[in-house]
Amino acid sequence: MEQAIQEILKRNRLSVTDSRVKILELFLSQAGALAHGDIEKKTGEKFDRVTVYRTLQVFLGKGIIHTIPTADNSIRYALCRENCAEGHHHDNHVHFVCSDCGNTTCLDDITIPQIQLPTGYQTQQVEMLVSGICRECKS
Amino acid sequence: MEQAIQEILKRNRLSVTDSRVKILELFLSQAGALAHGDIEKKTGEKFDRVTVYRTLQVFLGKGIIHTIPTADNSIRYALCRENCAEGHHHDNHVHFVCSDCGNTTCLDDITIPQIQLPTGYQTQQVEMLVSGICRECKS
DNA sequence: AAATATTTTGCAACAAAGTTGCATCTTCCT
DNA sequence: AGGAAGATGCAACTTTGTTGCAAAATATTT
Ligand SMILES: [Mn+2]
Ligand SMILES: [Mn+2]
Ligand SMILES: [Zn+2]
Ligand SMILES: [Zn+2]
Repeated sequence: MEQAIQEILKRNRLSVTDSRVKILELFLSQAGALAHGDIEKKTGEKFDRVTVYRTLQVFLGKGIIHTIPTADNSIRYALCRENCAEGHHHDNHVHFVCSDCGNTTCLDDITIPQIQLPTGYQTQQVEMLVSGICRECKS
Repeated sequence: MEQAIQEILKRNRLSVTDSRVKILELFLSQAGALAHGDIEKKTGEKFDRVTVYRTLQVFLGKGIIHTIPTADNSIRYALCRENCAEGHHHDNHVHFVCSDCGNTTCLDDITIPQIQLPTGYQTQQVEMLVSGICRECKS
């Protein structure tokens, strides 16, 4: 993993710092999306809150992570797949929020269906957000 | 309009107060969705911030308004159509956010298409959020 | 129409979330 | 190793959201 992390940072011409490595580690070591708060908790007292904010901003800008809209005022972030870059995202997949465990996951294989908007509207991006019970919680 | 407002409040067994009337007025007098902040601005210094929060909570609970998820940490609210009630929402329409004027609109006529989730996932609700250029801004 | 019961409001105090400037420390390059 | 560029932590601040409680407004009863 250390390997992969270095690669991501290098590819994006970002210097390799403790916080960046640690935060990427978090994203890589689990499937789901993370909110700012999650990261703060999981890194313990290791980094300043401000550093986490700035790190996420940088990752966002570089297209290393993408945001997931929510209805509870808490943006979540998830890793982009290989082929996302600075301005060009390719994250047109569905996002799932489990109302039991609270986890948010990228359903990378489920493509968002095309829709027909009223005339005059020009589409830039489409997000699809499904809430329900995830596989793990469905006992 | 005053008429309609009274009707909405009565139907939901809510007492008719200045703030509720004023906030409903805001929603009824324009098409788009409103964030908490918008309402605070548009009502001027008329009501306490806390009252706006509580009013929105009450309207949400009664099914008078619904939330629209966003990727910028600012929930937006829009009026439900006639047939929404306390527990039963029927707001399965697409939401559009204009990246020029910033307005968010309910595309009431565009129904969210069905999708096939991986096995084990159980769907409760689906949201679809389109960003782009709205009719008015498309010069 | 008053009196009373019920709700709603505003205030104050607080907690949580996010932003900015700047000095110091790290990383990277030569 | 030395120096430039960049990242971090701290402090101070703003903005956003929450809670308890007394006062005010609304609804209900007499
Ligand atoms: Mn995703
Ligand atoms: Mn809507
Ligand atoms: Zn779950
Ligand atoms: Zn527009």
